[in-house]
Amino acid sequence: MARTAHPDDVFSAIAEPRRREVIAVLANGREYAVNDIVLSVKMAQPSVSKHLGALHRAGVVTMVRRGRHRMYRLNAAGLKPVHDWVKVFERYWTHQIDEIKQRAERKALERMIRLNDSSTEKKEE
Amino acid sequence: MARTAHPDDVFSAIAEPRRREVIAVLANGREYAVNDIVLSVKMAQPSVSKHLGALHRAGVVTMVRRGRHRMYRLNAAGLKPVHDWVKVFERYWTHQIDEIKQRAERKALERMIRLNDSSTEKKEE
DNA sequence: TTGACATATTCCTATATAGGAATACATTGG
DNA sequence: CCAATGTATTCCTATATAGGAATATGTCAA
Repeated sequence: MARTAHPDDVFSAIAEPRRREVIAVLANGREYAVNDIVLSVKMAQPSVSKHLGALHRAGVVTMVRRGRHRMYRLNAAGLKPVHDWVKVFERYWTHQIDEIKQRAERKALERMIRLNDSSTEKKEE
Repeated sequence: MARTAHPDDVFSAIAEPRRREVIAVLANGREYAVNDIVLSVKMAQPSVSKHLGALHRAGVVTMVRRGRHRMYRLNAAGLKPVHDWVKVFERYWTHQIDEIKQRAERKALERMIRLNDSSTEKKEE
């Protein structure tokens, strides 16, 4: 029973490769009617509409009706949570600190922590 | 029929909030036995094992058997594709360029493009 | 109005997967 | 070998959702 209940979450929204394709079309920041997008990606119109709907619920795109068209535009700010989250790990590949050295440091730290931490206190319970 | 078939994709892997919790525990780069993680997050052991399995298949963690333990460690490089993908949109919120101005520029460009592009050629078909 | 066009929605079927419970498997100490 | 410990796997049920097809809805033009 997937109680996960994370629809409308931006992380879930971008998990779909098709959805990222749609986002790629919108990436230049301009607005597009649904059919414009349909022509750019290899998907049926209902699929595109559904994906746009999901992206909209996740706050990744904005929509405005214009005549018989619905113009969609990327709302990049909706992707910021993802950026903020993943940015934390950036240092692991940007500093090209010697991996061996890094690991040695971590192990030393680990050992210290185990001295205070092992079996006597088991986290907070 | 969700032919999506994107299991083992890092974007899908991190879509699960629980999985991000597990990653948060590993975020310091140190290695952890499964039970260490179980104690840190509020989840049953089988769930943690399953999530670790998914993260492992997605290349987000590495695992090494040590005695009867399995030590898991974050493989931050596995998250790089996400970082690279989302980084493209960074400029939309970092430059605090006047939104109105930005939009005007885009519209002008849009208009120009429509002159060459509308109805005459319909993308590549 | 009516018809053409643009887009959304609904119905269907199939897949993926979360979590709980029970259990299997693996490793080590004795 | 055996018991204990650490972890993975399997079975189950329920949810979320993708895509296709058909259709509904909305909006403009004449």
